[in-house]
Amino acid sequence: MNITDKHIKILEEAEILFAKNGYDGTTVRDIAKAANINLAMISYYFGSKEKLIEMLFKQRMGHIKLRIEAVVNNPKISPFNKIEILIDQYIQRVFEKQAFYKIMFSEQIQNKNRLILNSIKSYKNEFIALIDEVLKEGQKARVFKKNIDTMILLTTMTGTVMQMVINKDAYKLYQQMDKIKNAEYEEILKLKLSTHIKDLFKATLVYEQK
Amino acid sequence: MNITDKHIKILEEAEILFAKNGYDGTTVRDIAKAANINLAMISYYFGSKEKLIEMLFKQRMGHIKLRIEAVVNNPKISPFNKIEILIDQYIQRVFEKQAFYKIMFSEQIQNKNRLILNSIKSYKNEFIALIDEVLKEGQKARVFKKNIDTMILLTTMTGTVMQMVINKDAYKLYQQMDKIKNAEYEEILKLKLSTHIKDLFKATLVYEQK
DNA sequence: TACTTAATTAAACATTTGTTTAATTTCGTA
DNA sequence: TACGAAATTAAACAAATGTTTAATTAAGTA
Repeated sequence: MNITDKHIKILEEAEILFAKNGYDGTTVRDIAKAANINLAMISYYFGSKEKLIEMLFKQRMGHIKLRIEAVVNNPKISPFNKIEILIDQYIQRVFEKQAFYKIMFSEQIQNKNRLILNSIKSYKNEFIALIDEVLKEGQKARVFKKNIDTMILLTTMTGTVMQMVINKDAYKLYQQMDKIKNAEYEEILKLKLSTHIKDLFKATLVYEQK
Repeated sequence: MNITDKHIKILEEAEILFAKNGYDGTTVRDIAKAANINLAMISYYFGSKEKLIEMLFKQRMGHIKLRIEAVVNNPKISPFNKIEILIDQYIQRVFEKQAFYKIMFSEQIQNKNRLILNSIKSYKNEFIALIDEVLKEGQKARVFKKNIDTMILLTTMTGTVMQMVINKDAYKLYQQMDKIKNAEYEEILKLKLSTHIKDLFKATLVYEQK
């Protein structure tokens, strides 16, 4: 099947609605209306509502994988820098694709659609393998500690960022930044998260300087 | 309205179903079937499906608040220990009430029901105020650093724990603990999270020993 | 016991849901 | 231009949804 502009438009609108209302909370009619097309076109294009969300995952996951690989396969970057770049990239990506990451999270909680779960699983495994590789480099160079639990570290990163995305309005208030424009605030937030998570990683990974 | 055993039974079953299938993914008929009562009883008891989930929040939130306050208002515990106890308590609670915390998370993502969101918000604010108080004690005693961002620290804790709960099956495989019984595995996992998060907090809170 | 209130039931209700149908329009191309 | 395939439409479909109704049963009380 050829993917046309109309496919993309539908996927985009569906993504926003799924993030906002959940999969079950979004009707095919909602999507059709948002994408400004006839209701029947969604079945015509994607076959079903479920196939639509699966297509959404296939699309978005593909893009994400490419971006990660580009960093890790770059021999010019040092292990330590790779970690930092991967953290920044991750934060950037989640903020850029907030809607999609919300859907991802909901799907993981619901633990239902095998196809989607496998897609998320393979994404995570790839991520872990990548970090493991970088860590090994760093351990060989005696920059990183031995016996590091990669997954718990990643869990901290993804969990913190996701929680912050969900909670960012409350955090804005807490930081008394109510008056700052949202776009600007998000930049500050990303920076804040970046330093914070890097600090956490450093504390876990690097030998203490005594 | 008097809360009877039947109310409790319905709330318990609804909690499990909401966590598994989401609010929209759970039908009133599902709940009635699980609680082994007639469909009409749910409207009769709670008024509506929405009022039911609101009642669920009211119930569960009440319990949680009591438990937190018990720790913080105890003058016998040192600030540092209070932080550690609050971390352990939080982990314990999330694992014990996984279903409810999943619902909480989904509700925050959906960002829809004002009543529920406010309930979560006030819970969080209480948590922050508590930790802030403990931190101040610790800063006065020169055990903790100045200028600590309480909320980002809490975000790390809640995010990490939640992410782990969602991801625990994958982590079990990653740790090659497939053969361990689930109850036992959860104990190990809680301990692991406890040390991990305490380490992170220490790195952020405590002056480095040089 | 007799009577009132509360609890419980099966059936019905009006909407909403995802999907399909059959008719119509649009578009590429021979 | 004329033809056939693809795209688009409004309407219809059956199934599922939250809620209500009206009838029946159980429980409490004077």
